[in-house]
Amino acid sequence: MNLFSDIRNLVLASLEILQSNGTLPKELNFSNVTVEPPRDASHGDMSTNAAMVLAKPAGMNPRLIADALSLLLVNDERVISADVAGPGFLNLCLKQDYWTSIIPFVLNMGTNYGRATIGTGIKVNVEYVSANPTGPLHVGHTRGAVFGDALASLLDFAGFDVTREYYINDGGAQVDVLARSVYLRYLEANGQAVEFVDGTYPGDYLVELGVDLKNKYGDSLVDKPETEWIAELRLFATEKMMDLIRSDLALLGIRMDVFFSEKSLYGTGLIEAALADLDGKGLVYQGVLEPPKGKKPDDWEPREQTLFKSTEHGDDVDRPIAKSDGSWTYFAPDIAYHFDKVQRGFDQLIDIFGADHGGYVKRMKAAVSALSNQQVSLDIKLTQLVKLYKNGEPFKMSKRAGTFVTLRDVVEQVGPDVTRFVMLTRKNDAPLDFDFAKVQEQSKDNPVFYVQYAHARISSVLSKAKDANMKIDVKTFKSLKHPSEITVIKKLAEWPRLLELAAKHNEPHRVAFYLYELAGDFHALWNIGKEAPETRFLQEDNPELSAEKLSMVSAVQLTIAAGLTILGVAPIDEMR
RNA sequence: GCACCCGUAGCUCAGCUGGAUAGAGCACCUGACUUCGAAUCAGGGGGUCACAGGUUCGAAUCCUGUCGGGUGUACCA
Repeated sequence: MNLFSDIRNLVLASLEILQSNGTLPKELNFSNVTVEPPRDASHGDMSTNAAMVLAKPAGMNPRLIADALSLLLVNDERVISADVAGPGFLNLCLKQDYWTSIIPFVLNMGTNYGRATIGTGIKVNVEYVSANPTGPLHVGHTRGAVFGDALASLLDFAGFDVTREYYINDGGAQVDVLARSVYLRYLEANGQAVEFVDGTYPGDYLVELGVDLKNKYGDSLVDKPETEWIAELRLFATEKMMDLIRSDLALLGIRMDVFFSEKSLYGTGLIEAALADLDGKGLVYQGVLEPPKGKKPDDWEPREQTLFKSTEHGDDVDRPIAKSDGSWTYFAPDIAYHFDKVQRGFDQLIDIFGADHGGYVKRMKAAVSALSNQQVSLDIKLTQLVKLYKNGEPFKMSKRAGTFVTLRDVVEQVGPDVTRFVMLTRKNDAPLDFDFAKVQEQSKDNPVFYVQYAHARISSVLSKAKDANMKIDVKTFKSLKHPSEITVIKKLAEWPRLLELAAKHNEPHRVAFYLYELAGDFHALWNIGKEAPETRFLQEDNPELSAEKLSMVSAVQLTIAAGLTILGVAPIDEMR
């Protein structure tokens, strides 16, 4: 139940009547007609731009259209008035009963209030994290993980058929480096002194892998050449690292549906098949790229290689898919991977990248566009950097200084709920400040707390009501008239509309901001009770009145819970 | 050089497929607890939406250019 789309339907039906009686011409596109909450409450309950967007195509004065529309709308039982304002806005005033009808609906739907159908029948794949399997997740991955997961939940709530997916980069040179690093730890476990050179990973997290290997092989691998152990250690180490990453993700409550291995694309013909598809479309050729303008790399030299004509699908330059020695670039398996997603029948693909990978957006979009004959859309969301602060001081991360902050560090310090909510209080493409002190503060500066507190306060009221044997489930409302009550109810009614917009734009942060606003409206209403005792939720000598108010706050609580669940944050009943 | 992201109040940021007088929090000032949790609320001051053009009934929002900041820039993943 979406009050705004209901009224929009009423507007559209009225417009059709105006067409059939000749007031408006037959051929009109109504898709731009909106019904939205007005910025200023004094403008009424809802406003529509119908007259203005139709004025030009209909060749009519917007006020004439608005007047005619107004006459029809006021006939509807939900509408009190429809006044033309400004350049042609139609401001609607709606009956009190209509607004309050949302309350029993919410109580009936519970935390499913707001579920939408805009995604029904649409298969969407959300790929996120996809960190190299060479170590634990760090704080940078955390934002992508939280964002991707919340987006997936948001789309699920909007009715999409969602698959959460992680692409394991286990096919490249960095996995060899990992294997060598583990070998060094193995030597160490056998009592040798080792040095981490050539970019090998010195992190402690590999120590136990070295011990495991010693337990398994004793010292039998110590003097063996690399060729004898590298393949096995690669496999062993990446599996261990993926276990580590899975457990890191679990700390945030994240579970992937699919882990897709890059390695599985090699030697199986999948890369060749994807490239054959592009080749069949005339998009693969042998060529030499121009040197980049501006500062030229010192070692630049013209090389002939296999190129993908990505410029035909919106890229700036064509991109290499094979190196000059004939081996694949990283881009080739990426193409194959996305080809696989297309073949699995997804209608929409979404990739979450760190902002430092922004340079790959166009080529990936070009590849998907080409591979799917422009049938499958690829939206790439970039998550910006997280700047860490401790007590207001910027906190510099350094692997060498040992001040490298992992996902586990963050979650163990502040908890999964705080981590998730804070990461979602910014648009994904805006940098985020994360202050360890501030995010744990219990005040309204901290949106996590503020929203949780509203939920907890309602739990407190409801348990008091239960002690007093108050009923909370009613269908009709007579007492909810105070402006602060109306504000809360209207905010509740906006939830389904907001959810659809957030899903349409792939922007889960809108849910976080909405919850903050809803919590704020609720806190305001709570405090009004001091000046206006008739708005207090528990009216001890008036059970009927109490039931109406308790129904309202219960609906608020359910809506907050629904929103928090999408964000992956647990609603709590008591602050500690 | 080129591409992408960003530029909104002193600070941190929202701003709906283009809508009416641009919002919130922090900070600053003034008020509200014999209470269903004051961990909260009410009120006040504070903005040339970086700048200049354009599109139109209407632009913070779309287009072009300029300035400023971030990121990425050939066979690395």
